[in-house]
Amino acid sequence: MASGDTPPLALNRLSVYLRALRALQREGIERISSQRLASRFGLSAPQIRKDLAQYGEFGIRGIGYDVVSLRRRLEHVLGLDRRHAAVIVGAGNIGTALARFPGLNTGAFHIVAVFDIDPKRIGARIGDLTVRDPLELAEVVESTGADMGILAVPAEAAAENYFALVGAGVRAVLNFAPVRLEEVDGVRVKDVDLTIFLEELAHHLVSSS
Amino acid sequence: MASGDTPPLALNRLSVYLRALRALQREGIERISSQRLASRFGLSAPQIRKDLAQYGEFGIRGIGYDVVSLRRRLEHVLGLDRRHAAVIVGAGNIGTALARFPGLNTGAFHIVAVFDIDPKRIGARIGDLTVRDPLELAEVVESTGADMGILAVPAEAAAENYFALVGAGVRAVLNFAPVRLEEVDGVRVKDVDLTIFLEELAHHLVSSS
DNA sequence: GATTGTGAATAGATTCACAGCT
DNA sequence: AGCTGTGAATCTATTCACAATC
Repeated sequence: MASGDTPPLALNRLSVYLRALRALQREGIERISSQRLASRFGLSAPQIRKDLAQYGEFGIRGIGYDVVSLRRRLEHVLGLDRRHAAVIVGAGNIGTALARFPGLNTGAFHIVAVFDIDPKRIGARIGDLTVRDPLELAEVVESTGADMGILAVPAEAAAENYFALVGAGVRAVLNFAPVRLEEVDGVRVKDVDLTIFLEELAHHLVSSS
Repeated sequence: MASGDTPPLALNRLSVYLRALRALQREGIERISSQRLASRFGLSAPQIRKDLAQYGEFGIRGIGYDVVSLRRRLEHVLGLDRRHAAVIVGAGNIGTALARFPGLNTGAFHIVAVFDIDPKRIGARIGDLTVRDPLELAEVVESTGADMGILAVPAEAAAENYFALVGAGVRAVLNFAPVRLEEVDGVRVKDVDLTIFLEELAHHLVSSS
Protein backbone atom coordinates (compact mmCIF):
# COMPACT_ATOMS: atom_id res chain seq x y z
CA MET A 1 0.00 0.00 0.00
CA ALA A 2 2.59 2.61 -1.04
CA SER A 3 0.61 5.22 -2.93
CA GLY A 4 1.38 8.89 -3.55
CA ASP A 5 3.79 8.45 -6.44
CA THR A 6 2.57 6.66 -9.56
CA PRO A 7 4.94 5.16 -12.11
CA PRO A 8 3.74 7.02 -15.19
CA LEU A 9 3.92 4.08 -17.56
CA ALA A 10 1.90 1.91 -15.21
CA LEU A 11 -0.84 4.51 -15.09
CA ASN A 12 -1.87 4.13 -18.70
CA ARG A 13 -1.94 0.39 -18.26
CA LEU A 14 -4.54 0.76 -15.54
CA SER A 15 -6.85 2.23 -18.17
CA VAL A 16 -6.24 -0.80 -20.34
CA TYR A 17 -6.97 -3.17 -17.46
CA LEU A 18 -10.11 -1.23 -16.66
CA ARG A 19 -11.40 -1.57 -20.19
CA ALA A 20 -10.69 -5.29 -20.11
CA LEU A 21 -12.51 -5.68 -16.80
CA ARG A 22 -15.53 -3.86 -18.16
CA ALA A 23 -15.63 -6.25 -21.09
CA LEU A 24 -15.42 -9.23 -18.73
CA GLN A 25 -18.17 -7.80 -16.56
CA ARG A 26 -20.45 -7.41 -19.58
CA GLU A 27 -19.88 -11.09 -20.26
CA GLY A 28 -20.86 -11.93 -16.71
CA ILE A 29 -17.42 -13.23 -15.68
CA GLU A 30 -16.96 -12.73 -11.93
CA ARG A 31 -13.36 -13.77 -11.30
CA ILE A 32 -10.23 -13.63 -13.38
CA SER A 33 -6.59 -14.57 -12.82
CA SER A 34 -3.72 -12.33 -13.96
CA GLN A 35 -2.72 -15.12 -16.31
CA ARG A 36 -6.05 -15.33 -18.11
CA LEU A 37 -6.44 -11.58 -18.21
CA ALA A 38 -3.00 -11.34 -19.78
CA SER A 39 -3.47 -14.01 -22.41
CA ARG A 40 -6.90 -12.82 -23.37
CA PHE A 41 -5.94 -9.18 -23.86
CA GLY A 42 -2.34 -9.51 -24.95
CA LEU A 43 -0.79 -8.32 -21.68
CA SER A 44 1.87 -9.55 -19.25
CA ALA A 45 0.70 -11.42 -16.14
CA PRO A 46 3.53 -10.44 -13.75
CA GLN A 47 3.14 -6.85 -14.86
CA ILE A 48 -0.57 -6.87 -14.14
CA ARG A 49 0.12 -8.17 -10.66
CA LYS A 50 2.84 -5.65 -9.99
CA ASP A 51 0.79 -2.74 -11.31
CA LEU A 52 -2.22 -3.68 -9.23
CA ALA A 53 -0.21 -4.40 -6.09
CA GLN A 54 0.83 -0.71 -6.16
CA TYR A 55 -2.59 0.17 -4.86
CA GLY A 56 -3.02 -2.47 -2.20
CA GLU A 57 -3.73 -6.18 -2.15
CA PHE A 58 -6.99 -6.93 -3.77
CA GLY A 59 -6.46 -10.23 -5.43
CA ILE A 60 -7.19 -13.48 -3.65
CA ARG A 61 -4.31 -15.96 -3.65
CA GLY A 62 -5.26 -19.22 -5.21
CA ILE A 63 -8.33 -17.63 -6.84
CA GLY A 64 -7.61 -14.45 -8.75
CA TYR A 65 -9.30 -11.06 -8.85
CA ASP A 66 -12.94 -10.21 -8.38
CA VAL A 67 -13.95 -8.48 -11.61
CA VAL A 68 -16.45 -6.02 -10.20
CA SER A 69 -14.52 -4.95 -7.14
CA LEU A 70 -11.29 -4.57 -9.07
CA ARG A 71 -13.08 -2.51 -11.70
CA ARG A 72 -14.45 -0.23 -8.99
CA ARG A 73 -11.06 0.08 -7.36
CA LEU A 74 -9.41 1.07 -10.65
CA GLU A 75 -12.15 3.57 -11.37
CA HIS A 76 -11.43 5.08 -7.99
CA VAL A 77 -7.67 5.20 -8.52
CA LEU A 78 -8.15 6.82 -11.92
CA GLY A 79 -10.58 9.36 -10.54
CA LEU A 80 -13.47 8.03 -12.59
CA ASP A 81 -15.86 7.76 -9.68
CA ARG A 82 -16.41 11.50 -9.83
CA ARG A 83 -17.72 13.46 -12.76
CA HIS A 84 -15.32 15.71 -14.57
CA ALA A 85 -16.60 18.69 -16.49
CA ALA A 86 -14.45 19.85 -19.39
CA VAL A 87 -14.43 22.90 -21.63
CA ILE A 88 -13.17 22.85 -25.21
CA VAL A 89 -11.28 25.84 -26.58
CA GLY A 90 -11.36 25.97 -30.37
CA ALA A 91 -14.39 25.01 -32.44
CA GLY A 92 -12.58 24.04 -35.64
CA ASN A 93 -12.49 20.52 -37.04
CA ILE A 94 -10.95 18.87 -34.03
CA GLY A 95 -12.78 20.86 -31.38
CA THR A 96 -16.11 20.15 -33.03
CA ALA A 97 -15.38 16.45 -33.41
CA LEU A 98 -14.39 16.23 -29.77
CA ALA A 99 -17.54 18.02 -28.64
CA ARG A 100 -19.49 15.23 -30.30
CA PHE A 101 -17.17 12.41 -29.25
CA PRO A 102 -19.12 9.84 -27.20
CA GLY A 103 -16.20 9.12 -24.84
CA LEU A 104 -16.40 12.72 -23.70
CA ASN A 105 -20.05 12.70 -22.92
CA THR A 106 -20.58 9.43 -21.13
CA GLY A 107 -19.42 8.10 -17.82
CA ALA A 108 -17.03 10.27 -15.86
CA PHE A 109 -16.53 13.02 -18.44
CA HIS A 110 -18.81 15.60 -19.93
CA ILE A 111 -18.31 18.67 -22.04
CA VAL A 112 -19.95 21.74 -20.60
CA ALA A 113 -18.87 24.43 -23.06
CA VAL A 114 -17.08 25.15 -26.32
CA PHE A 115 -15.29 28.43 -27.04
CA ASP A 116 -13.96 30.02 -30.19
CA ILE A 117 -12.52 33.42 -30.88
CA ASP A 118 -13.94 33.62 -34.41
CA PRO A 119 -17.10 35.79 -34.35
CA LYS A 120 -18.51 33.76 -37.23
CA ARG A 121 -18.48 30.66 -35.05
CA ILE A 122 -19.77 32.23 -31.84
CA GLY A 123 -23.41 31.34 -31.37
CA ALA A 124 -23.24 28.26 -33.60
CA ARG A 125 -24.68 25.04 -32.17
CA ILE A 126 -22.71 21.84 -31.71
CA GLY A 127 -25.11 19.18 -30.49
CA ASP A 128 -26.81 20.88 -27.56
CA LEU A 129 -23.95 23.29 -26.86
CA THR A 130 -23.55 26.81 -28.18
CA VAL A 131 -20.12 28.14 -29.16
CA ARG A 132 -19.17 31.01 -26.85
CA ASP A 133 -16.75 33.87 -26.70
CA PRO A 134 -13.49 33.02 -24.86
CA LEU A 135 -14.02 36.15 -22.76
CA GLU A 136 -16.60 34.12 -20.88
CA LEU A 137 -14.11 31.33 -20.14
CA ALA A 138 -13.31 32.17 -16.51
CA GLU A 139 -16.95 32.74 -15.67
CA VAL A 140 -18.08 29.47 -17.25
CA VAL A 141 -15.32 27.42 -15.62
CA GLU A 142 -16.28 28.93 -12.30
CA SER A 143 -20.01 28.38 -12.65
CA THR A 144 -19.78 24.84 -14.02
CA GLY A 145 -16.93 23.71 -11.78
CA ALA A 146 -15.05 22.47 -14.85
CA ASP A 147 -11.72 20.90 -13.93
CA MET A 148 -10.41 20.05 -17.40
CA GLY A 149 -9.70 22.01 -20.54
CA ILE A 150 -9.23 20.73 -24.06
CA LEU A 151 -7.09 22.82 -26.37
CA ALA A 152 -8.03 22.47 -30.02
CA VAL A 153 -6.60 25.72 -31.38
CA PRO A 154 -3.78 26.38 -33.87
CA ALA A 155 -0.20 26.01 -32.61
CA GLU A 156 0.43 29.73 -32.36
CA ALA A 157 -2.62 30.28 -30.14
CA ALA A 158 -1.97 27.33 -27.82
CA ALA A 159 0.23 28.94 -25.16
CA GLU A 160 -2.03 31.93 -24.69
CA ASN A 161 -5.14 29.78 -24.37
CA TYR A 162 -3.36 27.43 -22.00
CA PHE A 163 -2.69 30.40 -19.73
CA ALA A 164 -6.31 31.43 -20.04
CA LEU A 165 -7.40 27.95 -18.96
CA VAL A 166 -4.97 28.00 -16.05
CA GLY A 167 -6.21 31.42 -15.03
CA ALA A 168 -9.80 30.23 -15.23
CA GLY A 169 -9.00 27.47 -12.76
CA VAL A 170 -8.83 24.17 -14.63
CA ARG A 171 -6.33 21.64 -13.27
CA ALA A 172 -5.61 19.53 -16.34
CA VAL A 173 -5.38 20.20 -20.08
CA LEU A 174 -5.51 17.93 -23.08
CA ASN A 175 -3.55 19.69 -25.82
CA PHE A 176 -4.11 18.88 -29.48
CA ALA A 177 -1.97 21.73 -30.80
CA PRO A 178 1.43 20.66 -32.10
CA VAL A 179 3.48 22.51 -29.49
CA ARG A 180 4.97 21.48 -26.20
CA LEU A 181 3.54 23.72 -23.50
CA GLU A 182 5.51 24.63 -20.42
CA GLU A 183 3.46 23.48 -17.44
CA VAL A 184 2.54 26.12 -14.91
CA ASP A 185 1.11 25.87 -11.40
CA GLY A 186 0.84 22.10 -11.48
CA VAL A 187 -1.78 22.30 -14.22
CA ARG A 188 -1.02 19.06 -15.98
CA VAL A 189 -0.75 19.05 -19.78
CA LYS A 190 -1.16 15.94 -21.86
CA ASP A 191 -0.12 16.39 -25.48
CA VAL A 192 -1.91 14.55 -28.24
CA ASP A 193 0.35 15.26 -31.14
CA LEU A 194 -0.92 13.69 -34.34
CA THR A 195 2.10 14.90 -36.27
CA ILE A 196 4.40 12.86 -34.04
CA PHE A 197 2.25 9.75 -34.42
CA LEU A 198 2.22 10.10 -38.18
CA GLU A 199 5.96 10.57 -38.30
CA GLU A 200 6.46 7.47 -36.20
CA LEU A 201 4.46 5.50 -38.75
CA ALA A 202 6.31 7.11 -41.65
CA HIS A 203 9.56 5.98 -40.07
CA HIS A 204 8.27 2.44 -39.90
CA LEU A 205 7.33 2.58 -43.56
CA VAL A 206 10.83 3.46 -44.67
CA SER A 207 12.83 1.45 -42.16
CA SER A 208 11.27 -1.95 -42.65
CA SER A 209 10.65 -2.58 -46.29
CA MET B 1 26.47 4.67 -37.20
CA ALA B 2 24.53 1.69 -35.86
CA SER B 3 21.15 1.92 -37.58
CA GLY B 4 18.54 -0.76 -38.20
CA ASP B 5 17.08 -0.82 -34.70
CA THR B 6 15.61 2.39 -33.36
CA PRO B 7 15.05 2.93 -29.66
CA PRO B 8 11.32 3.63 -29.73
CA LEU B 9 11.36 6.48 -27.23
CA ALA B 10 14.12 8.25 -29.12
CA LEU B 11 12.08 8.11 -32.30
CA ASN B 12 9.35 10.41 -31.06
CA ARG B 13 11.98 12.83 -29.85
CA LEU B 14 13.34 13.11 -33.38
CA SER B 15 9.98 14.56 -34.38
CA VAL B 16 10.29 17.10 -31.60
CA TYR B 17 13.81 18.05 -32.69
CA LEU B 18 12.63 18.35 -36.26
CA ARG B 19 9.90 20.74 -35.31
CA ALA B 20 12.38 22.82 -33.33
CA LEU B 21 14.80 22.91 -36.26
CA ARG B 22 12.06 24.06 -38.59
CA ALA B 23 11.26 26.91 -36.21
CA LEU B 24 14.94 27.87 -36.07
CA GLN B 25 15.20 27.76 -39.84
CA ARG B 26 12.20 30.08 -40.20
CA GLU B 27 14.05 32.51 -37.94
CA GLY B 28 17.10 32.29 -40.17
CA ILE B 29 19.34 30.65 -37.54
CA GLU B 30 22.00 28.58 -39.29
CA ARG B 31 23.80 26.79 -36.48
CA ILE B 32 22.72 25.58 -33.07
CA SER B 33 24.42 23.73 -30.21
CA SER B 34 22.74 20.89 -28.34
CA GLN B 35 22.85 23.11 -25.27
CA ARG B 36 20.97 26.00 -26.81
CA LEU B 37 18.52 23.71 -28.55
CA ALA B 38 17.84 22.06 -25.22
CA SER B 39 17.37 25.20 -23.19
CA ARG B 40 15.22 26.89 -25.77
CA PHE B 41 12.80 23.98 -26.24
CA GLY B 42 12.90 22.42 -22.80
CA LEU B 43 14.96 19.37 -23.76
CA SER B 44 18.07 17.61 -22.46
CA ALA B 45 21.36 18.38 -24.21
CA PRO B 46 23.15 15.03 -23.68
CA GLN B 47 20.01 13.27 -24.84
CA ILE B 48 19.86 15.29 -28.02
CA ARG B 49 23.48 14.41 -28.78
CA LYS B 50 22.96 10.73 -28.04
CA ASP B 51 19.76 10.54 -30.06
CA LEU B 52 21.36 12.21 -33.06
CA ALA B 53 24.58 10.22 -32.84
CA GLN B 54 22.45 7.11 -33.48
CA TYR B 55 22.27 8.12 -37.10
CA GLY B 56 25.84 9.15 -37.73
CA GLU B 57 28.02 12.10 -36.83
CA PHE B 58 26.61 15.26 -38.18
CA GLY B 59 27.46 17.84 -35.61
CA ILE B 60 30.68 19.81 -35.73
CA ARG B 61 32.74 19.71 -32.54
CA GLY B 62 33.32 23.12 -31.14
CA ILE B 63 30.56 24.58 -33.31
CA GLY B 64 27.27 22.69 -33.09
CA TYR B 65 24.80 21.47 -35.69
CA ASP B 66 23.93 22.97 -39.06
CA VAL B 67 20.21 23.66 -38.87
CA VAL B 68 19.30 22.97 -42.48
CA SER B 69 21.36 19.85 -43.00
CA LEU B 70 20.27 18.35 -39.69
CA ARG B 71 16.65 19.10 -40.54
CA ARG B 72 17.06 17.31 -43.86
CA ARG B 73 18.76 14.37 -42.24
CA LEU B 74 15.96 13.98 -39.69
CA GLU B 75 13.35 14.23 -42.41
CA HIS B 76 15.14 11.44 -44.20
CA VAL B 77 15.38 9.24 -41.11
CA LEU B 78 11.69 9.77 -40.38
CA GLY B 79 10.72 8.99 -43.96
CA LEU B 80 9.41 12.49 -44.59
CA ASP B 81 11.34 13.00 -47.79
CA ARG B 82 8.81 10.84 -49.62
CA ARG B 83 5.11 11.48 -49.89
CA HIS B 84 2.81 9.16 -48.04
CA ALA B 85 -0.74 8.67 -49.22
CA ALA B 86 -3.27 7.70 -46.56
CA VAL B 87 -6.85 6.48 -46.60
CA ILE B 88 -9.32 7.16 -43.80
CA VAL B 89 -11.82 4.49 -42.82
CA GLY B 90 -14.83 5.93 -41.03
CA ALA B 91 -16.41 9.26 -41.90
CA GLY B 92 -17.92 10.07 -38.51
CA ASN B 93 -16.81 12.97 -36.33
CA ILE B 94 -13.21 11.98 -36.03
CA GLY B 95 -12.73 10.70 -39.58
CA THR B 96 -14.21 13.87 -41.01
CA ALA B 97 -12.10 16.11 -38.77
CA LEU B 98 -8.97 14.21 -39.80
CA ALA B 99 -9.81 14.48 -43.49
CA ARG B 100 -9.76 18.25 -43.04
CA PHE B 101 -6.77 18.33 -40.67
CA PRO B 102 -4.01 20.49 -42.20
CA GLY B 103 -1.17 18.28 -40.87
CA LEU B 104 -2.54 15.45 -43.01
CA ASN B 105 -2.64 17.42 -46.22
CA THR B 106 0.64 19.27 -46.22
CA GLY B 107 4.22 18.16 -46.50
CA ALA B 108 4.84 14.43 -46.52
CA PHE B 109 1.27 13.27 -45.93
CA HIS B 110 -1.89 13.50 -47.92
CA ILE B 111 -5.31 11.91 -47.69
CA VAL B 112 -6.42 10.25 -50.90
CA ALA B 113 -9.74 8.73 -49.88
CA VAL B 114 -12.35 8.43 -47.14
CA PHE B 115 -14.55 5.37 -46.69
CA ASP B 116 -17.69 4.70 -44.69
CA ILE B 117 -20.04 1.76 -44.57
CA ASP B 118 -23.13 3.89 -43.95
CA PRO B 119 -25.04 4.33 -47.24
CA LYS B 120 -26.26 7.72 -46.02
CA ARG B 121 -22.66 8.94 -45.91
CA ILE B 122 -21.43 7.41 -49.15
CA GLY B 123 -21.23 10.06 -51.83
CA ALA B 124 -21.00 12.95 -49.34
CA ARG B 125 -18.22 15.47 -49.92
CA ILE B 126 -15.50 16.25 -47.37
CA GLY B 127 -13.41 19.07 -48.78
CA ASP B 128 -12.53 17.80 -52.24
CA LEU B 129 -12.92 14.12 -51.37
CA THR B 130 -16.01 11.99 -51.77
CA VAL B 131 -16.93 9.35 -49.17
CA ARG B 132 -16.75 5.91 -50.76
CA ASP B 133 -17.93 2.39 -50.11
CA PRO B 134 -15.37 0.24 -48.22
CA LEU B 135 -15.79 -2.40 -50.93
CA GLU B 136 -13.60 -0.17 -53.07
CA LEU B 137 -10.84 -0.08 -50.44
CA ALA B 138 -8.42 -2.58 -52.02
CA GLU B 139 -8.82 -1.06 -55.45
CA VAL B 140 -8.25 2.49 -54.20
CA VAL B 141 -5.20 1.56 -52.11
CA GLU B 142 -3.78 -0.21 -55.13
CA SER B 143 -4.41 2.58 -57.60
CA THR B 144 -3.26 5.42 -55.34
CA GLY B 145 -0.28 3.58 -53.86
CA ALA B 146 -1.51 4.48 -50.36
CA ASP B 147 0.79 3.14 -47.67
CA MET B 148 -1.08 4.28 -44.56
CA GLY B 149 -4.55 3.75 -43.18
CA ILE B 150 -6.38 5.73 -40.53
CA LEU B 151 -9.01 3.90 -38.53
CA ALA B 152 -11.78 6.15 -37.26
CA VAL B 153 -14.54 3.60 -36.76
CA PRO B 154 -16.32 2.41 -33.58
CA ALA B 155 -14.44 -0.03 -31.36
CA GLU B 156 -16.45 -3.06 -32.46
CA ALA B 157 -15.64 -2.47 -36.14
CA ALA B 158 -11.93 -1.76 -35.66
CA ALA B 159 -10.46 -5.26 -35.97
CA GLU B 160 -12.39 -6.11 -39.11
CA ASN B 161 -11.40 -2.86 -40.80
CA TYR B 162 -7.80 -3.27 -39.73
CA PHE B 163 -7.76 -6.62 -41.52
CA ALA B 164 -9.32 -4.97 -44.55
CA LEU B 165 -6.56 -2.36 -44.57
CA VAL B 166 -3.90 -5.04 -44.21
CA GLY B 167 -5.45 -7.01 -47.04
CA ALA B 168 -5.57 -3.92 -49.20
CA GLY B 169 -1.84 -3.48 -48.76
CA VAL B 170 -1.20 -0.59 -46.38
CA ARG B 171 1.86 -0.95 -44.16
CA ALA B 172 0.97 1.27 -41.21
CA VAL B 173 -2.26 2.14 -39.41
CA LEU B 174 -3.19 4.97 -37.07
CA ASN B 175 -5.99 3.66 -34.87
CA PHE B 176 -8.41 6.00 -33.12
CA ALA B 177 -10.75 3.25 -31.96
CA PRO B 178 -10.44 2.41 -28.26
CA VAL B 179 -9.20 -1.16 -28.75
CA ARG B 180 -5.77 -2.67 -28.86
CA LEU B 181 -5.35 -4.39 -32.22
CA GLU B 182 -3.19 -7.44 -32.65
CA GLU B 183 -0.56 -6.58 -35.27
CA VAL B 184 -0.44 -8.83 -38.31
CA ASP B 185 2.14 -9.16 -41.09
CA GLY B 186 4.33 -6.38 -39.77
CA VAL B 187 1.62 -3.82 -40.46
CA ARG B 188 2.40 -1.37 -37.69
CA VAL B 189 -0.43 -0.04 -35.56
CA LYS B 190 -0.20 3.17 -33.57
CA ASP B 191 -3.04 3.65 -31.13
CA VAL B 192 -4.38 7.11 -30.37
CA ASP B 193 -6.62 6.39 -27.46
CA LEU B 194 -8.34 9.50 -26.19
CA THR B 195 -9.97 7.58 -23.38
CA ILE B 196 -6.59 6.69 -21.95
CA PHE B 197 -5.37 10.28 -22.16
CA LEU B 198 -8.48 11.53 -20.42
CA GLU B 199 -8.14 8.95 -17.69
CA GLU B 200 -4.53 9.94 -17.14
CA LEU B 201 -5.65 13.52 -16.61
CA ALA B 202 -8.50 12.44 -14.35
CA HIS B 203 -5.98 10.57 -12.23
CA HIS B 204 -3.92 13.72 -11.90
CA LEU B 205 -7.00 15.65 -10.80
CA VAL B 206 -7.72 13.32 -7.91
CA SER B 207 -4.17 12.48 -6.87
CA SER B 208 -2.76 15.96 -6.48
CA SER B 209 -5.26 18.21 -4.79
C1' DG C 1 37.39 27.89 -25.82
C1' DA C 2 33.52 25.57 -27.31
C1' DT C 3 30.98 21.60 -28.43
C1' DT C 4 30.43 17.00 -30.15
C1' DG C 5 30.34 11.84 -29.58
C1' DT C 6 30.62 8.15 -26.35
C1' DG C 7 31.88 4.81 -22.60
C1' DA C 8 30.77 4.42 -17.84
C1' DA C 9 27.39 5.30 -14.13
C1' DT C 10 22.82 5.79 -12.70
C1' DA C 11 18.05 5.45 -12.75
C1' DG C 12 13.87 3.32 -14.23
C1' DA C 13 10.90 -0.37 -15.96
C1' DT C 14 10.06 -5.22 -16.87
C1' DT C 15 10.52 -9.97 -16.11
C1' DC C 16 11.59 -13.89 -13.29
C1' DA C 17 11.02 -17.05 -9.64
C1' DC C 18 9.30 -18.34 -5.51
C1' DA C 19 7.52 -17.82 -0.71
C1' DG C 20 3.03 -17.36 1.28
C1' DC C 21 -2.12 -17.49 1.18
C1' DT C 22 -6.63 -19.67 0.17
C1' DA D 1 -3.27 -27.20 -6.45
C1' DG D 2 -3.63 -22.49 -7.91
C1' DC D 3 -2.63 -17.86 -7.87
C1' DT D 4 -1.14 -13.55 -5.72
C1' DG D 5 2.43 -10.34 -4.03
C1' DT D 6 7.23 -9.25 -4.08
C1' DG D 7 12.42 -9.21 -3.76
C1' DA D 8 16.06 -10.13 -6.86
C1' DA D 9 17.75 -10.16 -11.68
C1' DT D 10 17.55 -8.39 -16.11
C1' DC D 11 16.81 -5.24 -19.50
C1' DT D 12 16.16 -0.42 -21.20
C1' DA D 13 16.74 4.46 -20.97
C1' DT D 14 18.85 8.59 -19.26
C1' DT D 15 22.46 11.28 -17.41
C1' DC D 16 27.20 12.20 -16.50
C1' DA D 17 31.86 13.28 -17.53
C1' DC D 18 35.54 13.59 -20.50
C1' DA D 19 38.59 12.64 -24.52
C1' DA D 20 38.51 14.00 -29.32
C1' DT D 21 37.85 17.65 -32.54
C1' DC D 22 37.19 22.09 -34.55
